[in-house]
Amino acid sequence: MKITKKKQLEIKGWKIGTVAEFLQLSPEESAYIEMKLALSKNLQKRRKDKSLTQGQLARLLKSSQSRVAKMETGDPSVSLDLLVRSLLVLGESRKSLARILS
Amino acid sequence: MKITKKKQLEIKGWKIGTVAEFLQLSPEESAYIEMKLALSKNLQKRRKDKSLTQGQLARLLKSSQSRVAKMETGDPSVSLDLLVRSLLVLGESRKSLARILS
DNA sequence: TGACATTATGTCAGAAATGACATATATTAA
DNA sequence: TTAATATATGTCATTTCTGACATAATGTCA
Repeated sequence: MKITKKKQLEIKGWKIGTVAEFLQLSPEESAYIEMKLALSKNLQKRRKDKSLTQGQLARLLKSSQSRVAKMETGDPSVSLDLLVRSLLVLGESRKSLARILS
Repeated sequence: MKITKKKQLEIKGWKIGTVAEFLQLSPEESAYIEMKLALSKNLQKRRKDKSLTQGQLARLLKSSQSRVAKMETGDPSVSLDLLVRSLLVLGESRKSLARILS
C-alpha cells in the first residue's frame, strides 16, 4: 500500500460510508490499518493511565516525543513492530495484545 | 535488540533451559520473538494447507522465494508487519491473527 | 545413483521506518 | 489575555527492511 493512500486516512469529517470504501481499500489493507489503529488507541490509553507525557514515554522507549505522537495519531510512517514493541515495554502481555487486536 | 543476538536464536540442540534464559532476553524481547515465531509457524502451515510452494506464495505476496523462506524460518530480518500482511493475504482475519498470537 | 524440485542462506541496492530536531498547534492555569 | 506545558506536524540523515538474485542445501522420485 502506498503511503499517500494511507495518509488520506487522516481526512476527517465524512459522514457516510466507511473509510475503507472511500479509499477503496482491500480487506487486507483495511484489516492491517484497523489493527494499527487499535494498537495506537491502546498505546495512548496506557500512557494516560500511567500519567505519562509523550516525552516521558519516549524516554522509556528510547524514542522521541514526535515519534510517540505519530504512534498515537496513527501516522502511516509507524510500523506494527514499533507499536507492538512499545506496548510490550508498557507492560502488555502477548495475550493482552492479542485481545487488543481481536 | 541487536540482530546478532536474535540470530543466535537459530542455534539448535540445547537440552536445558529456555532460549530466553540462554540469551538473557528481557520479557519484552522474549514476547516479541515468540509472537514472530508464532506467526512464522502459522504462515508455513497455511501455505502447506494450500499446497503452495514458497515460490508460488511469493508471487501471491509480490515478494520472493527467499523472503518467504526467511519468514518461515524466523529470520530476524523479517518484520512483524510483513508477517501480518502476508497472513492477511492468505486469508487470515484480524480475529484469527489474534488467536495465533495468544 | 542422478536429475529435478523445493527450501535455505548470503548479499546487496533501493525502499521504508526511525530518532532527532525545529516549529506549529493545542491545552491548561493564572 | 499570557506564559507554560503538552501534543502535532514537517523534514532529514541514519538505520532497518525488502525484493531480487545467486547459489547452497535438502528433499523426492525413478
